[in-house]
Amino acid sequence: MPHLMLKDLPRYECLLEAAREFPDMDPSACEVFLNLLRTADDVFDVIEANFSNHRLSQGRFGVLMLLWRPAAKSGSDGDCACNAPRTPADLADAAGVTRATMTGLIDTLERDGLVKRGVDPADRRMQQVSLTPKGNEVLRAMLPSHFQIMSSVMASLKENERDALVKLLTKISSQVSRQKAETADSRAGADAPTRAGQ
Amino acid sequence: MPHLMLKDLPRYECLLEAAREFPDMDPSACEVFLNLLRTADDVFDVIEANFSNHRLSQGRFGVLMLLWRPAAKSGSDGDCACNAPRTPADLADAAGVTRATMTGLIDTLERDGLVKRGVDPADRRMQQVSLTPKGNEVLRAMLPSHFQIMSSVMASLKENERDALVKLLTKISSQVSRQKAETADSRAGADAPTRAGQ
DNA sequence: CATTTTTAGTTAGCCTCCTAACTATAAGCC
DNA sequence: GGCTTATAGTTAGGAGGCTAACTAAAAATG
Repeated sequence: MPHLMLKDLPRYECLLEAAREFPDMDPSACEVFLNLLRTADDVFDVIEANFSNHRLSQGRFGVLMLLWRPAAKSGSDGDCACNAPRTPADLADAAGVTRATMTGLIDTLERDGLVKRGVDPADRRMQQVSLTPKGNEVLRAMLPSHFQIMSSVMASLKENERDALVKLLTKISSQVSRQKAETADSRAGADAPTRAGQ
Repeated sequence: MPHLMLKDLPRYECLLEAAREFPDMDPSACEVFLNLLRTADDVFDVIEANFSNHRLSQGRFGVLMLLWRPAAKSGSDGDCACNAPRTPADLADAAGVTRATMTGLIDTLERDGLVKRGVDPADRRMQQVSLTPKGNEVLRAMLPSHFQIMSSVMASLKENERDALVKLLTKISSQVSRQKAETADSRAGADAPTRAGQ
């Protein structure tokens, strides 16, 4: 499940050596890349250990969170994204997985009694998924430690360091989106390529 | 396979609202956490798309890289970590997966002709895994684009930004290790707890 | 109103990860 | 030398990803 299947990162000299053989390789880019995946894996492991203590997983937790509304709440949060999705299709979309995957997740969550499926009287193709009291309980039991772990993992960064980190990460993510868009464009235009290259 | 099962990150106001309900929650820590996993997932997706183009996956690529030695090489690299592991156990250890998982990976790589198993005459329990010429070819064919993608993803960061990012990421990883060590310690001492709490 | 298209969800089959139980070989120890 | 223990690898079974093919219901279209 980790992103980086490598226990120890290669030392920088090793990257430099590889760069001699592959002129395209940029050692410092590679270093950032490896460190990014390594740190994300490290953090994820800690979080997942906590999930596991509560018989949850990343996917199961995600579904519960999407279904969860913080306490009984009047309409005062029309602004917040807490308007829980209800149908499997909505959940799959919000979670960024396929519907087939969501079917499987809901199956096991329902089997474990954390979630239930209901029918939509207006459209019989649809289902209304909702948290059971037990699901709510599990979430309330694990969230404090979840938050506590996030805090303590980030405890060594001061406020300005956190801001800087988020900015740098955002830069990378934007670059990735830009790149994806370009690739999609160039593929769309593959049948009628530009003549710029000539 | 992503670490963050959430298409869109919650807005900061939403985190603040959650913080009102959970006093343990630190909104800025949570924000960093979410951005870290999101960016790692973004970058990973791009890399994996390239793997997939070459009929590889993260795990398969990892094994090939561990078996790979850059070109014919005399003994001049005793320093570099390129002294390839050879047995399935070594590979599993270096990759950070279980031996059972490595068995499966080698199975499919062998089936596809990228890798071969050989016997160790000295110890008949052991196997010597090695790259086939085809495996070598696949690697050489995909590495240039792999490096090119890493470069272009990181292209928007200047050298000093890369340094800063690596430093911040390293801080987080160190904090995670420290925390893990503490947890392990406290668990080891669970039968003889300190009386400090009294 | 009947046919076609779209949409919601499930199923089947594959991959990669895991743990736990197993087989075969080697090593240690009376 | 003959037990016990340790080590290398595999197997079996589970989980959660995916795609592609399917069923059922609703909507669109003529």
